[in-house]
Amino acid sequence: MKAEEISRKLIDKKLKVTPQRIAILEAIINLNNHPTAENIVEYIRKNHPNISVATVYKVLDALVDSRLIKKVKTERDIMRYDGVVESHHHIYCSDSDRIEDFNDNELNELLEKYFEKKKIPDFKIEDIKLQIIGKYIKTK
Amino acid sequence: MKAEEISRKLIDKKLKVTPQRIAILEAIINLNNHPTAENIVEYIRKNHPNISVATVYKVLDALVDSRLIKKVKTERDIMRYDGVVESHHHIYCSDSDRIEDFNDNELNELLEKYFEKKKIPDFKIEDIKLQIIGKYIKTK
DNA sequence: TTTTAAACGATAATAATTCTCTTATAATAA
DNA sequence: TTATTATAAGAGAATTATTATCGTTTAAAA
Repeated sequence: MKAEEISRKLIDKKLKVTPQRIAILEAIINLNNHPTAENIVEYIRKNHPNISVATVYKVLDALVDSRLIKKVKTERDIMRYDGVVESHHHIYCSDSDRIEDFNDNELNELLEKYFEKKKIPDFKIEDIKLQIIGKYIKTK
Repeated sequence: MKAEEISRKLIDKKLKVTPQRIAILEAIINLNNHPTAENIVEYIRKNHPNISVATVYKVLDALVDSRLIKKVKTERDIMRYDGVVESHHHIYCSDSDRIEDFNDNELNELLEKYFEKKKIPDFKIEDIKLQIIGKYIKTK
């Protein structure tokens, strides 16, 4: 994704455009595998060696608040981030830290219909995410 | 749940039975709302004032390893634990830390059938969990 | 170009969790 | 029942991810 395109995202959210913010958002999008803050720092330092860890955390917070990125739920104590903000599901590998995206409109419609029919009492659903847990199998 | 019943669970998993382990497992089951380590310490200290925080963490780890409890995925940096090990779903309140269990066999069957038909390439599914995110609404 | 509110960077502080090491105890054998 | 031994518990230090502080810099509006 071009820097200009990323600037636009920031401007749309009324965030001040800085080289750090562009680099961080770009990193999350390019590293497209739910990076940690540390992964992001490491990636950015290649072109931007002086960026501070504190800045990365602050920018990540700002991006989450503006809904340009999302936090990913895990059962580890390291936060991970997701550049895909459209509702989608996650495949969790049960013997590594790999998390893959899973998109399936047929499934989304199925779920939507299901919960229209069978409401949860006193609860307004905002989003439904699947965590698909399992293992990648070697083929051949 | 009676202490005896809890002892049996530990023995079945070949874990040494100690008052601390019984108290911790009992706490998780009684506190049935996905407590944090801190919640557990607080609860246990009422009857067991000298228990060490380190012990609680060590026991929690052992219980997770033996699959007597599970970690709950959240997007906060505080770990939460779940005494219900049977596969089930979670309702996350989007404006508090509340996490409720959600059980629905019809839904499970629906999902099972769906993924039987539509396999994920090179992936063996072990479990599917829904995260239902939304808000509780006040009635009346 | 000037102004200024906001962001950055460095480092200290915090908080959850893990580690280390000594003492205590549950389970097993005698 | 008592002795033995491996394992667990307790206390506090250490670690690690994240957050806060504060002086300096900078983006963007005037």
